[in-house]
Amino acid sequence: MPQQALITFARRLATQNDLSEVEQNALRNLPSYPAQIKANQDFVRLGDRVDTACLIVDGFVGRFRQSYQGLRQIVLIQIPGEIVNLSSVVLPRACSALQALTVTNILKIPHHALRAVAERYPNVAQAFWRESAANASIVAETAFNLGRRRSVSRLAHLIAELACRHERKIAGDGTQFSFPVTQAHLADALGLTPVHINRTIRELRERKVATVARGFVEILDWQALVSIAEFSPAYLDMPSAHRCIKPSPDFPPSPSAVVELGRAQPLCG
Amino acid sequence: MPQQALITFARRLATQNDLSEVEQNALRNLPSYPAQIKANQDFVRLGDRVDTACLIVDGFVGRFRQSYQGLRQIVLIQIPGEIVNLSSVVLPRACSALQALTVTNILKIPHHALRAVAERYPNVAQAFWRESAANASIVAETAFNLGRRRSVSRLAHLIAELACRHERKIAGDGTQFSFPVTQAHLADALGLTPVHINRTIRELRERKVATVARGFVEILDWQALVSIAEFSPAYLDMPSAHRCIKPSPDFPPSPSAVVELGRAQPLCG
DNA sequence: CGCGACTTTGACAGATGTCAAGGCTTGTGG
DNA sequence: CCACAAGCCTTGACATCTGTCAAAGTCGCG
Repeated sequence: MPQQALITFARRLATQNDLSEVEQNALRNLPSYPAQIKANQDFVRLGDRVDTACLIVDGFVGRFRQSYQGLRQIVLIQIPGEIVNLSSVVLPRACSALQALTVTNILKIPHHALRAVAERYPNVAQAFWRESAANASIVAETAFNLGRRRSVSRLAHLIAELACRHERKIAGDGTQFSFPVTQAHLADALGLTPVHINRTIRELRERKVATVARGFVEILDWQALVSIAEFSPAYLDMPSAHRCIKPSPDFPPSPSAVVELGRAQPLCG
Repeated sequence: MPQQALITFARRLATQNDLSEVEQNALRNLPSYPAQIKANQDFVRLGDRVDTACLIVDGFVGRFRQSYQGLRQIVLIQIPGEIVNLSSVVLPRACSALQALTVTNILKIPHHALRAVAERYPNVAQAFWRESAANASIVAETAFNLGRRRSVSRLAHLIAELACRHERKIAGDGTQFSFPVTQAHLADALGLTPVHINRTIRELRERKVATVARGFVEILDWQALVSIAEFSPAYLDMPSAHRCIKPSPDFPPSPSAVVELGRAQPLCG
């Protein structure tokens, strides 16, 4: 009998990609083996050769790279319902390491089974590719976040993104979700130090935008959050992602940026 | 008659993925339309619906995201021989914009043709997916670069990476390549300001590690460059990528980083 | 030759990192 | 129920890195 998590995963892929009942069934009947990972455990290391993909049942996983000194950068935080390393099917040598941020239950799905389904059903192959591409798009946004936003905006962006990915729809005032992760994890995700994460969380709290405490995130003022983060969900492969969110004007940009860095034709003419 | 660029592309995919002669031929015979893009022109904008993928014949393309104020972050620099937006086949709504950094000649390949080949030949579908995943891996490394390295290391890393991707093998002393891009472009790629890029280039020059000037990059001391960048090509999907490069000890880390941020099990035990 | 774009430099400002100390929470064992 | 310890959070003072602004220099091209 198929696992519940696989059923949910199959349904999501089916609606996003318009899969037939047969194709959906093939996904539901994928073989899988449950496993539990302790908090803070690295369960895939850079360069490891892996032969299973991991579907998160519950918990949070960080995909990261690490320097020789142990400095970490979490490149993507993955949440329940997502497959953590789907692209390892085509790139079995791990090019990112994986770390459980909390106690995490996963379902391991062998590559050979995924490959077999993909070979048999081109639509499924395309769905897998699309799922990988959607993750890559989030990583690209992370790069933007790290390269071009200040700490408060970075944190605000992460919160807004997680809120949307969680419910697979745009969030609002009062949205609240469990995110039992330490400030050091947030630091690794946002390219900051734990100390500065602390200051940043405080700023968001004092501005009554959002709170992050005791493993919970609560959004107090969604409009302000979006505005501070310059969040626009267009990069998320979600049905509601193209509902337009415009930043409100209470977070004025430094006008010099336009002159200094916006050499080419403006995008949002 | 197939275009030369397509032949080269087909050959690379074939050797990386062990494609048959028939499959390779299908790639070579993909329909394609040449186009030229002026320097600094944005030819795909965020959210555009695209129906062709672009193979770079010569020139450089930046895949980027941009804030409302025009602040740009180039997330991936693409070089001749690469397809710039292969994953648009499965995600036709552009989730990154594309900008020509120099005058660029491309070959446009219609999605329907790529999709047809992928549906007919599962190996080719897998090769496309793998090519996308390899690009995603580079973007992930960019995120690490932006989040966790200081300006000199960032620039050194970009130089080392481009040198390797250029020749598809590990570079060395004296490696030299054309890279006719402005310092403002480098700033967009490295999440810095043009002024600071200038200071950073100067530092690399004064330390006799590498020079960046008049559209050329020259590597004077590959070992030092690798050490400053903490460059390890494992994240590149290249045959030589697992030749081990260890950083030399002349760039000591702050030992506190290990204590402060390396909470979980070390990777390089 | 002269213009425009790009590069280079210096002085100063602001953001984030570093270090160190103390407070709070949570879970454990008596 | 209390005491304790370990890990995490919070705060302040100071250092360092990068951004900002402004001006001058250089290069390439018409």
